[in-house]
Amino acid sequence: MEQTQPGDARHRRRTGNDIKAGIRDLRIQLALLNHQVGSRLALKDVDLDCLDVLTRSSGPLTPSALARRAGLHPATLTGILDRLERAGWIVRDRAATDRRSVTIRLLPDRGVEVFRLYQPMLGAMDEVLADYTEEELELIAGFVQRTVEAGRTAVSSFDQES
Amino acid sequence: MEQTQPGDARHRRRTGNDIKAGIRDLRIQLALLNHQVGSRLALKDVDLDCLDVLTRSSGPLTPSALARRAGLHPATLTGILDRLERAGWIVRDRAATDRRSVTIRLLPDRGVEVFRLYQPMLGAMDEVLADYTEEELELIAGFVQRTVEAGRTAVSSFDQES
DNA sequence: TCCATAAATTATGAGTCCCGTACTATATGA
DNA sequence: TCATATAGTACGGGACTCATAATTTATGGA
Repeated sequence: MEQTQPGDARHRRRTGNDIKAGIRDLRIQLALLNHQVGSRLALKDVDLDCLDVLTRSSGPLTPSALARRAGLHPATLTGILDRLERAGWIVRDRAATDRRSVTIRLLPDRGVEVFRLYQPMLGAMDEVLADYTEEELELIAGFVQRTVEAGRTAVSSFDQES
Repeated sequence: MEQTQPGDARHRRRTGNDIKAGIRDLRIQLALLNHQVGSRLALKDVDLDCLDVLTRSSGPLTPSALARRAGLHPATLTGILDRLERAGWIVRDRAATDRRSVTIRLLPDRGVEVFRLYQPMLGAMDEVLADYTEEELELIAGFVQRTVEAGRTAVSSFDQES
């Protein structure tokens, strides 16, 4: 790695590039981690992705909404939901108002199982976080949140273009 | 969101949870982004993953090493490498010393094309990063790096267990 | 009310992909 | 030299994703 000094504009740019490269590495590691967790649960990567989107989303979702948020074809979700329903991860509720519509409901039973598998990562993260002050944690939280937003707008720039 | 005050231990824990949740969201957004970029390049998600691992890794890799780093079966990589080679992303070099071994070499030609597709994300990130001081950037870079390491150890804890 | 149109989801079929196994070629060590 | 181990790949089975079409239900106008 080339030498740069603090206060130099190049040093600033280099640090920014380190952050970007780190985020790429992070994505790869998280994908690997999910792959491992998924294989213990007999879940495909996409299946776990869908579960992740479901848990991270505020309200319940319909298949179409989930397909959009997971970047999948609506018809593909039928197969995924079939698998997840058969394995007891979700149920499909027919909406009372619009009986064409289906809302996907997460079953809570398996939550502990998943949590246990993610524990090595969560524990390691707790150790990392313990080394920062509360102000520093808030700085990091803000950065992560804004990076997520950056990703969201970057993705939506693709959506509207096509 | 529940109210907590700075200085409270609960507030600290809450901020930590925000960070973890944010990282989950970030992974999802980056997966979506890669999916979009990949579809413009006629690349499967796994294919782009492999290219990503290849560019992010320091030296050239063999198929077995890449399979391990990407969480795939060695035989699966044969098909992936066939596709990537046919489309002009990589070439397979026979090693002179051990003629069983193959090293994968990235062809540089397509780099610009990829960079252009990631530009919306990279540009948005530059805007985010511009709002931080150099010290703050280094703090963030350190956090990202340590989180990557946390992920790496979490993944390897699975590897040795089986 | 009745009908045409739209919307949400799913059935179907075609094409592709991933993985386990077995095979070839090469290297290593006794 | 020969047995064993290793790296990569061919092959076949099973599963998956996607595009299209079908089904069911909602909606709005005549």
